[in-house]
Amino acid sequence: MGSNAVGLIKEALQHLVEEALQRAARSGDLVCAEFPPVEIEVPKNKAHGDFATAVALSMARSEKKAPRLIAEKIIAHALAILSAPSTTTPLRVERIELAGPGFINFFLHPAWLQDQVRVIRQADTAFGTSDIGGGERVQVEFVSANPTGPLNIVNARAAAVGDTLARLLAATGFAVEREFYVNDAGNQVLKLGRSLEARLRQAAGEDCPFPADGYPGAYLQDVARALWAAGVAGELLALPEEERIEALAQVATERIVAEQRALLERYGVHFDQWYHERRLRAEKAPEAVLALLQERGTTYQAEGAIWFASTRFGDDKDRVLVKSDGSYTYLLPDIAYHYSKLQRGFTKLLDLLGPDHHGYIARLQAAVTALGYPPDTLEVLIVQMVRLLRGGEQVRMSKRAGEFVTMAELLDEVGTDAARFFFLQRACESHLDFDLDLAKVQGNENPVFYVQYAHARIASILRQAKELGYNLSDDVPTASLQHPAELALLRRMADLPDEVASAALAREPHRLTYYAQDLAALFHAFYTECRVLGEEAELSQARLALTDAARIVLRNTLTLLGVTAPERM
RNA sequence: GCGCCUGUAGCUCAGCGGAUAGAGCAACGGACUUCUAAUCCGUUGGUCGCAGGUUCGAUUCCUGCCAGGCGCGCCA
Repeated sequence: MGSNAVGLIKEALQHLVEEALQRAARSGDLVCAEFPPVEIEVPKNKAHGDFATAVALSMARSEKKAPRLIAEKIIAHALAILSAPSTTTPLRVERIELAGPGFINFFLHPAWLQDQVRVIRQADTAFGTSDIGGGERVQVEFVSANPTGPLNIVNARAAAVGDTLARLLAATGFAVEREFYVNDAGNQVLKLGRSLEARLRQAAGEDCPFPADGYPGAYLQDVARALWAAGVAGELLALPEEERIEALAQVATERIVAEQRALLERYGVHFDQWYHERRLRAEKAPEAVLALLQERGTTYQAEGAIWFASTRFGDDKDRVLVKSDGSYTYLLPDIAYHYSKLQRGFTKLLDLLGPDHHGYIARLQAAVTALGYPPDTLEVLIVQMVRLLRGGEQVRMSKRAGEFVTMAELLDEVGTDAARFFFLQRACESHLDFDLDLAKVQGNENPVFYVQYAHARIASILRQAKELGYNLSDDVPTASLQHPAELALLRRMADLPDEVASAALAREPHRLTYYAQDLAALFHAFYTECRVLGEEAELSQARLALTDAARIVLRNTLTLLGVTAPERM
């Protein structure tokens, strides 16, 4: 049995049922005009077996028979297959039950679970990984905050979601790169330059008005002070107007981006690529992609502007690419940017965008299609808003006044582990309430502490086992693991490869936090029910090996979440 | 007006078309001479927003409505 036991068993049971269906058809027990897809599921209720299928229910209509009757036939043939001496299957089916309206429930010998201890300890850091991605090159672009100010709370959420999504994809065998797109060209950056100029002059004591459309946040005053301190401010201010604004804008964005990068690193998020719009413009990428779109006959002129006929590719409105005054809309460089991703060889592009960009999805996908790539090449995930709660009250964030809780402030207050875990507790398209008080609680009502505490408890047992002279070999007999708490824990541990794969493919990293809490709860229950050290030798050995395997599964899960797995708490 | 997200226990939320809808918190009641009680066990708690439709079967898919949040540009 390989390291994805659950997947393999599902597959084996599926083959078993399919074979049974074929035999039933041959023997005339069933008509089987068409074979329905056999889906093997894991019942929520333990009494319903280890695995189950509802295939008999879905056949009721075409068979014109009661589902229970159909299930009976399938079970009879499946049992015949299993008892045939020639059968070669990894399955050790203890019994098959007919239940409810026609469910077929499979009960397996616990050996497959007991065996997981060895499998997990052998795979170690690789447990949970798979190669279903086949090395496909995937790019995840996320955060991509404007270089005009500090990162905010939603950026922090996007960073957690994007990074864990990337970790999940890497764990499932995709070749993943993380990319941050820096919008360091265009109007907003010039506004930033003018804002910085005002702050520089103000810092020097000049009575300089602040631009009405500028960026009022205090962070620019910090930048201004730093530039005076570094002795470069005077030089910059002496430049001629256009050059000066341009240079100040560049200095400001570079500083801000550097701070963003440092903060994200502190948060455990490392981007492989920081792609600058400035570079895109310098390489004339917008012009090139415009020419390409024109060449492909997907543009037209109207009202003095150049339009992209995006409605031909599923958008609900055509979009302007070049305004009547000859300047570009933001869409054109954005298309150029996505074209650059495609030219760099990525075959799957994942963009995490804010809710204010949802209107962008259709036009970007239209552009990718117009450029000749499959429509599903670009997938966009919308990361919804975050409300901060303190003392049960919403913390108001006003961007206009330049007062908003920044990502840095959040990390200072609750730390990386709690922040990442909390952000990953909700589906990214759901609005999220972040309870600052709860995130700081050092107790079981705080889920991140609950999970980490399980890991610390495990580490404590393993430490003491070592002190007591327990020697844990690589292959410990585990047939003595029979207690319901042991088997329930093992069952959930065995799920990790499936959980990782399905979370990656569904782009739903939040599933992992639920898995982590489940796992922790099952370990705590095991800890309460079963003593590890000081039992009869073989049992203690088996439980110690189980504890070690639980450590691996918990640690691997926390690693995917980007949350630390503490040895002590 | 149009579009997007959300509506499930007192609160915050899970729930690949399947069986008696789950978890955490909160509330209440229990469990420490034993590996961390930062834990565990139990109890209470539901018209799955409303109404139709598809289906053998719908919290899940479709349509309409209601409610809350967000957005709409030849801005970025």
